[in-house]
Amino acid sequence: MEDNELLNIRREKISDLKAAGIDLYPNDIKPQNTTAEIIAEFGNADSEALAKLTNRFSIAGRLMFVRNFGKAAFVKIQDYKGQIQGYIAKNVLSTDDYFVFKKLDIGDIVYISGKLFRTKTDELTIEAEKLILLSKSIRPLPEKWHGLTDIETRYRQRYLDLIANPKVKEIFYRRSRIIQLIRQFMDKHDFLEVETPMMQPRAGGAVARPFKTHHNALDIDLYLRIAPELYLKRLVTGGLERVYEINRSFRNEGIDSFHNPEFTMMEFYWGYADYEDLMTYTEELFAFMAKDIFEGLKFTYQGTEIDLTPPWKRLSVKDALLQMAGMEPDDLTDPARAIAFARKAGCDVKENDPLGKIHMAIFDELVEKKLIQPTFVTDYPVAVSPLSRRSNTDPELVDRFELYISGREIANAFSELNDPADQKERFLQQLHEREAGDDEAHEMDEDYIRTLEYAMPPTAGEGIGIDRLVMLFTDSASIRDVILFPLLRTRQE
RNA sequence: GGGCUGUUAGCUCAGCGGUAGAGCAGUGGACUUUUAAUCCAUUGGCCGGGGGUUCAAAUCCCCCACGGCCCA
Repeated sequence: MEDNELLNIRREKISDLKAAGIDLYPNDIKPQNTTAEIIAEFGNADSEALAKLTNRFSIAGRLMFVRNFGKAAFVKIQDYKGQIQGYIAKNVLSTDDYFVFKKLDIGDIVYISGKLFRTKTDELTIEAEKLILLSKSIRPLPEKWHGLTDIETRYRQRYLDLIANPKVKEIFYRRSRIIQLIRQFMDKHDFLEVETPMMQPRAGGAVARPFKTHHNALDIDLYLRIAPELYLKRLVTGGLERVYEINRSFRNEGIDSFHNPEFTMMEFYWGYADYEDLMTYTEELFAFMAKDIFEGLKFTYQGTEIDLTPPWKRLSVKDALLQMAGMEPDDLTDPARAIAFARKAGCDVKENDPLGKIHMAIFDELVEKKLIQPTFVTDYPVAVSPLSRRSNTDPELVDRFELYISGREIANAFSELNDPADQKERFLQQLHEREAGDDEAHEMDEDYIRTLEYAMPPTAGEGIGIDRLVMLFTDSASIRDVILFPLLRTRQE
């Protein structure tokens, strides 16, 4: 047991309470009200109105403040969605309850019930006629004024962060609201929510390094999915023409302000739609969410105003490179010049890389961060899009877009490649690149090709990074601020 | 992986070669309408871990652990 003075003092209080026959952890006490409810109903009621109330109110929550005045005290109790003040007077409480009160510590979970009134300074307050300890804390909470600011402790002990920093709760309430709104929107458009495997024999549907695991009974290696894409398209082939999934994917990559190894994506597939339809649909979806959350289409992210008013700017990859990366037309088409330009820009490209791959390396390096207002980047090279349908006008391009907001990729969408012969060729090309040293290249997936051989309707699909979306809508600088338990290195105790 | 930076009381932070500090919280006392309540008194430390340099290290150097920011 930890030898700490503060802990020992609290252990003594526990002994005193036990000696007096007090149950430290009762579970048969049910509060009849919440602080949010009481504030919503009586937040504006004046003293006379409150005095006329004959009913009693009861709440339970964490004791956050105590201001003691000898024979009376003010306390603050915090529950699920708010705080309310309690007034503790020695001559109102029973002797037993007052004894318990004197043994309370900040951080304890308590129940009080009594009448509502307003103090001299006009604060809505419950005058406690009954006080019950519901759960005794032994460890002291972070300080009331500065709260908890140590970033590491905030993530490792998120519960302390949630107790001490009210804004953190707000972020996660909003995260939940955003996901709720997406579901509403998808349901309204007749999409079916599904769940597909997270453990897959082959990690496909994206270009990334997977986590590997093993199933003992079957004695097979499995991979944590890097995307649900290929399974969702199997469902479209099966006749579930509008499906979506909101769930975790896993990528075995570095960690920074925009990447957590496990992250949440929404992917949806829409039969008989194309990527142009998805651009409009995405604009509508974002407007739907923003209207609920911001009551408008404009919001501020990290000091910059973002305007979601449609239609959003559309820009081809090539135009972006010409306009925003400073490339000349010859730099785009001449492989030697493209490689030289890329290297000068600091990109790590190989001599035999396809031209499209070099274009995207330059795009990532020089253009991406400049796309602040919502922008659909279109006309992606086929070399970096093994699952997208070729453009009817240029077979080297695909019908795909990525959505950029505030310099970050938020969504990726395309008309799906449903020609099994072409899909096989694309996989073979990816294999070729894998052999050339790209260990992120897509693997051959014969079973998926077989799926396409049964004919998949013309379909468009999109993936939206939920964590990044929540970052935008909560003005959060780090992905770790919108994930309750971000991955950290384990600490040996 | 590289550069910079942080780790001191429960929390928030000072101290940067010469006896370990403050505010808050805690403890004891006064106080029945406070809003970071106030007043008096007071407890609390392996200065992240290990190794050096020095008469002397929280402070300087090296290694390690765990974070943060930037870059790849």
